Amino acid sequence: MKKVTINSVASYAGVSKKTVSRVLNNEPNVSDATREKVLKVFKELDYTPNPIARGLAQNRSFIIGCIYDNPSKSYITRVQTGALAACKENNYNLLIHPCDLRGDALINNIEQLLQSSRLDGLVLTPPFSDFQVLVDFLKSKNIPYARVASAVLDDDSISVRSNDEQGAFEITEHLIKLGHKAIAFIKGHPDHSATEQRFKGYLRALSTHDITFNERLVEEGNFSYHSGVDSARSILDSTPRPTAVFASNDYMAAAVLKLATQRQLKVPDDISIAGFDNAPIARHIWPGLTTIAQPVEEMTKQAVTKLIEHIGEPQENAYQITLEARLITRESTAHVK
Amino acid sequence: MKKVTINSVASYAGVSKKTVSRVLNNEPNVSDATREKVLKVFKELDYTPNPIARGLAQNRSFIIGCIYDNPSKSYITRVQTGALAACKENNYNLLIHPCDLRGDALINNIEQLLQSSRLDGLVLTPPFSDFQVLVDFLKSKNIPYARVASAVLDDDSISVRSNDEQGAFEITEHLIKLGHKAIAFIKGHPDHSATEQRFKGYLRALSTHDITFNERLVEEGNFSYHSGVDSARSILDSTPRPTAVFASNDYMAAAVLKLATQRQLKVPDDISIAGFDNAPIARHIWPGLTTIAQPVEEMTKQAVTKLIEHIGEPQENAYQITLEARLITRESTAHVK
DNA sequence: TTCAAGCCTGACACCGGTGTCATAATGTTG
DNA sequence: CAACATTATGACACCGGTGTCAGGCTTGAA
Repeated sequence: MKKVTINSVASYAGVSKKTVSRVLNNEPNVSDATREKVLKVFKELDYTPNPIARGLAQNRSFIIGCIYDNPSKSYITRVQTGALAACKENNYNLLIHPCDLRGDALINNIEQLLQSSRLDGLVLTPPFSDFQVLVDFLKSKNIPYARVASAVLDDDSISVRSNDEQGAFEITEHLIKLGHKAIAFIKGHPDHSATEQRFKGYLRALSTHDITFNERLVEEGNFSYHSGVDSARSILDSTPRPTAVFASNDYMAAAVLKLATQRQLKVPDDISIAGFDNAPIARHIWPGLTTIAQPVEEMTKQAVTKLIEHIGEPQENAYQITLEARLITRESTAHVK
Repeated sequence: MKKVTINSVASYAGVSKKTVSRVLNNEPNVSDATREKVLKVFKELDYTPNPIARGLAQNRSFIIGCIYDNPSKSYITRVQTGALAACKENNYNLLIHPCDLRGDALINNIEQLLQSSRLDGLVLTPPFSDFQVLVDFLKSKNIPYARVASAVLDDDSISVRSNDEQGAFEITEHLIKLGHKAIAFIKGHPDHSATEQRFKGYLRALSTHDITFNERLVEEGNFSYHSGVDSARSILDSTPRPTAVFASNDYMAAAVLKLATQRQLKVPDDISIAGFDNAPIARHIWPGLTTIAQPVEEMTKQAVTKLIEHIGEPQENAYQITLEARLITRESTAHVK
């Protein structure tokens, strides 16, 4: 079977390859008759344009890169799902590139990536979404990018987020309304902007309900399950023991739950536990975790869609949007005894 | 800053672009002096070849596609990690392409993917690894591919697996040695070859230890957490209740654990539970799951490495290898009371 | 000294598309 | 109907590399 190129189509249809190219790209200035004719030949010869050749001519690759450095595998999976959906709709492909936020090599690494693959754009996921050094680098190189779940919105780029602060406020308020006053808090990874946002929401809920903030109830975590274990130990050992724990993500909350159960504590009777993210684990364990569901897939999908749009024809205007997070109550939280 | 192309290098070094190309590809028949000179200019000008142009000339994309249709996100993540490692070492990129095993559109979908991206090769992960229709299609199209965790080895292609049958045998034997005789088994997804392999290992362990196989102890699952819940219900409801459950993967095992805990059963005192895969959840829950650890990353890495090697210079010989799986005992299994 | 064989090297076409520009055909206006 | 604007089309260079092949320059053996 002979390869079908634009040349075969052109000669078969009796037009020039440029005209074929015009039809291919829906350019104006092609007569209806010609267009029809060429389209028919497309079908007959079962022609598909070669994206590599196209890429060479236009200096584009039709590939979006997704870079991440995230301890949460399930978060990454959700990000990928959303990005893939957007790519699929636009005939783009997704290249995944995990890398290390720390280390001087980062910028070199990214530069290398860009050169070796000629990516058309980059999706930045946490913690890169708010990593200014990288953002500045991309700006200077004029590489289109979009940010997912970034904290700041005062920027001239594409950014889709959900309201972490508000979510944290709501879940803390939920605990307060159940009568809890001593609510421990486990922070996330300091490099992630969500960490601060969620903490802010926690603080706002406390102050809204006139509960004095107690610094000793706050633990430093880093979003990993492992860090949750350490924080949990410290919380469960303290006296008086808090009646509730709000961990900045579900993995750390799961760690608290595991340790509590190990110590024969009844959840939620002896202690209420709340998480954040609605990761799969939140419903895979018993009791299920009360948590905040974020539309991660949707955020990423919108970000990538806008990014591709922007690559096609650069927009002047920024696109900044915040999606809703929502409280999901499960069995891990109950009225204080 | 001007773009550095092969032409700039050539004129700067005072040689033809073909010679530059020779140096680039480590071709013979370049004098040492010339080679040195060109290499020096590479550094000076900070030149990196354009993979798209290269791809066009050689009809290659330097991209490997990874296709999957797998309910287990963590499995996919591990596959990706392994594939990425191999790609990185060989300056390839990884394109991820989830798709639906069922549905007539599959072959079309893959064909579309191949045409639209000119992938150099495909990694098939379960359940595609043993999906003969697809394999035949790739063969007929002469697309290089490698299979991960395929059950069959009597093939002339690249295939890296671990021994599911043996792993299942070992974990079942572990339960038997703890005194269990009534060991329920939850099967995986019928499309996955691992499902049959694990079942076989279970059967072999029973017969090795002279335990009569009881069909009523076998439940049909599909590797998803949800299916595990259904199977768990049926197992926990049966009388006499089995003293142990071996689920074909950790998600289903976690479901059994959740349901058992919900029903006030003590694990492992009242019932032992074993899983398979050593997914993160196995150590995130309490009690931790006894399970079989498979070197998923390593399998995929080897498969992709061989695949890329094969793309570079097609090998006559097949590459078929089986890696070791290993038993990990945690708290979810104990001696029968 | 002569000639064949082997090593370097570059000219040039080519991969399969797109951009630019010239030109022919058609339409519009006064 | 002349003069001009607009639409439709193709010739050709170009994107940045690689493959083919011919020719110059060394070697070494006859």
